[in-house]
Amino acid sequence: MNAVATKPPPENSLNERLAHSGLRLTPQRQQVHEVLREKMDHPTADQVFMRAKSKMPEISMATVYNCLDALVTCGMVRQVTLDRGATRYCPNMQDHSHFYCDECGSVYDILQTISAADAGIKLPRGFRLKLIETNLHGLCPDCAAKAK
Amino acid sequence: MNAVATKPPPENSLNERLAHSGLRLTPQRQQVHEVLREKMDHPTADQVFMRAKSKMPEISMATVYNCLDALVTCGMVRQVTLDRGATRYCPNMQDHSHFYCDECGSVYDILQTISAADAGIKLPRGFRLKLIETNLHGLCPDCAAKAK
DNA sequence: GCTCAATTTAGAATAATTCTAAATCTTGAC
DNA sequence: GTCAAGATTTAGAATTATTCTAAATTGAGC
Repeated sequence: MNAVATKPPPENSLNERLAHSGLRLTPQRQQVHEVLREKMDHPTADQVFMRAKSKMPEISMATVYNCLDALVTCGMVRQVTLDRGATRYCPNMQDHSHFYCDECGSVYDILQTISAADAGIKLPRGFRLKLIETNLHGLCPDCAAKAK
Repeated sequence: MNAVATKPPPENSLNERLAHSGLRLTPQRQQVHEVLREKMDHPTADQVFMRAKSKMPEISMATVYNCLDALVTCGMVRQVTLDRGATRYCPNMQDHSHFYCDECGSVYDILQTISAADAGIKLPRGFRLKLIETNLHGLCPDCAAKAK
């Protein structure tokens, strides 16, 4: 019998992770996930909608929210809320924090994280911790220079 | 000449802090600040509006937002954004973090903080850091028990 | 092929926040 | 004290962000 190429992993982890949360892999969810990975600039739901729409014109806003929620639920995407105004989405699940410029609203990934300091936090009995989010606020280099 | 009682410190630090940011102390700003300190349950702008309105019926929503912004700007209040949905406000400026229950949306103050780990974070050249915000996400004791 | 539940869709509805323009207040210069 | 200039407040309209609804579509398991 000839050796048969093993079936290429079909979008492996995304499918698995969705399934693990009792969710299905759909073309829309796949598309939204791709959009996020393509340009990791912390887009808002609306930006994701526009980008996804350019590839998949029939997709609707409600679906984008549904997909984002599904991806967040199954741990493929992080929600980032830094200020009033639209929530942003980040497909980088590695430990990292976000720097938010209070002046111009830009967001930067900061690869170091202090959630290693995890150990330092003692929650009262009964709390179940899932995620530590660290947001740095201040001025980005441009705005800091102007503020002089 | 008789000794005259020295004028009692007039809302000292609030006034000073506002002034330091080029802002004036107004009855509305004072009221909003009082509302926040009276019940530190991380109210939304809308809740602050309702509470302030009960003491000062003519106050408007726009003013509440203005006052909250002023208080945040001068460092008397922290904005807390934990999820989609309304921003919350916290008049406790001591180092502390917030625990957010992803299930029921309740918020708890966690007095320990890891921002002492401040030292651990090295920002690229040019960034000016003002504040480290630590948000803990997970399940509160009630929801954790139910999730069993 | 059929059934059931999950998902998507468009659009309406709601919620949160910002904007606008006019009225009011405060401060500093005279 | 009086006035002008600028800051603040106000109501309500406008905008933005998100959620809801009900009908149509899809896909998995039988």
